[in-house]
Amino acid sequence: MVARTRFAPSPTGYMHIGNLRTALYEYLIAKRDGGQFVLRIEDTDQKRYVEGATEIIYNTLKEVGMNWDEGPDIGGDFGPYVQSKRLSIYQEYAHKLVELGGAHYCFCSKDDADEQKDEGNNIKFVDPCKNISLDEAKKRIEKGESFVIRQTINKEGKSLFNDVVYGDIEIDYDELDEGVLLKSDGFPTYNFANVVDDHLMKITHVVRGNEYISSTPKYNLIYETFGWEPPVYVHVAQVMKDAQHKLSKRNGDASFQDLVAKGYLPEAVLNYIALLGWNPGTEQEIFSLKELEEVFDANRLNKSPAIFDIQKLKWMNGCYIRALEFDRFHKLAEIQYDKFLTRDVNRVELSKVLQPRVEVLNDIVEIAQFIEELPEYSQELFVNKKMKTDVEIAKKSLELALPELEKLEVWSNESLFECLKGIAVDNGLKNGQVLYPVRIALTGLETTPGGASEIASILGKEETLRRIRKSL
RNA sequence: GGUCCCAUCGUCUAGAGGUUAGGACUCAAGAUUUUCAUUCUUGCAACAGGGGUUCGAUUCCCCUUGGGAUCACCA
Repeated sequence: MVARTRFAPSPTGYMHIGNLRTALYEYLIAKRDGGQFVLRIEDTDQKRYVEGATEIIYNTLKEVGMNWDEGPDIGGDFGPYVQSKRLSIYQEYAHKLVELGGAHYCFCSKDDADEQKDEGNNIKFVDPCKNISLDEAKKRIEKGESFVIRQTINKEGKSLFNDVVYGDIEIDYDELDEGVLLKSDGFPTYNFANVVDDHLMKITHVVRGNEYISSTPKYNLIYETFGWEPPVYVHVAQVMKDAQHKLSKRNGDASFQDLVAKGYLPEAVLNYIALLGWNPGTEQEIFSLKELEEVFDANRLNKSPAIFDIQKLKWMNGCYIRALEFDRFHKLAEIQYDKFLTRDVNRVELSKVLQPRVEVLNDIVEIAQFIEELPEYSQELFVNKKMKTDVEIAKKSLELALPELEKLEVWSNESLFECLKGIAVDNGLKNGQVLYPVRIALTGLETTPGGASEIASILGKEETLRRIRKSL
């Protein structure tokens, strides 16, 4: 049987890094096996629904190239793929489960349950409705009484199941609580919808956060009662912000779209998160999605939580930026230029200089700010021991350079470099004694992306001469 | 609190009884470079603690400690 996996997010507004990683692993398990990757929207909690959230999910998956084979927008043989459109299915199965003895009708209100809990302090909810006979329950329902369908757990002993990453897990049935499967509003809870859908959609591998480990036996019980085959479970460890805290939007942590907005490349983010809790067993770290499809192995998934290290993502993003085709980088850089650059400069030259130096695209604004506006700087900047320059030498070099540059016809990095070097040679100066002062005059900064000739070529002749005159 | 899970450099990790405990990020030093960055070289840095098992434990078992998860008409 070919693997079928599903990514089943709730449309609550944004794409979590952890969610995206789960989706990635699901996608890889399916693709590695030549199977299908299904997208299903879990919108059974109408209170949490956020307008436009589904689009974010679509866009994110598309942006990273994880195309789904079946889903709400493209359909498939097992639709609909939005849970709110499957209500009658859940209801049918829920009642069936009651008939099979796997669940029962419950007439307690939410308050009843809460009250009992408050009194008993951490003690499991004991449902008085369990004792109501099926006939009587049906009568009460017919009379229009509000009800929920609650899972019935009468088993004793331990539940045992296998997980691809955690191995065999044993949980006492006594620990399981009889949760609501079908809410009073007729919507199913995750605990039920998830099982029914995974079965009906022929999902073979369920990948989800390890917070679901403890409720997995409840789902297995439902599978068992229906006589269905449970899926292969792959519970993955959390992605953490630090040792104590999960990465979450609530703590103000970056979501996928936040990272992209900050200038991280989608493919770099995807590559990075693939390696959070997983490794190929080789020393390769840079992977395209295609490459991951070939080497991914869920058995190599790590059990312990992984802390999201923005530092390493930065480095990896830098690798991706450097590897970009120049044209693509230039296009991305242009977006940044438009944020702050009004001056007419040689943007292509600027991009050439920037590409090997930028780790995150948004840094461009800061790194290249001096192009737009020459910052205030002190004379002291012209003094540099290593370059063997001081204010006197700088002044002399700039005075020598000015007329030569005024005469220069071809304004390119190469011609400028030759010209400035020529000045040094002709006047018995070291290269740095000319180049360094020119660079300072042009930028007002101690460190800059690119040297004097490169910056001059970016600024253009007029602005270059203006800045040199100004410094003199 | 009950239950379940986890534990190698600061971080991501390799390791599956015998290794100088390897790699990557970060940091530091050096080389190259018209500053910076890139690139290259080198360095700093880890098996949480205690018991077993074994000729031998980072590796297997137990305990302790630390951390996480779960106990919703949320997913």
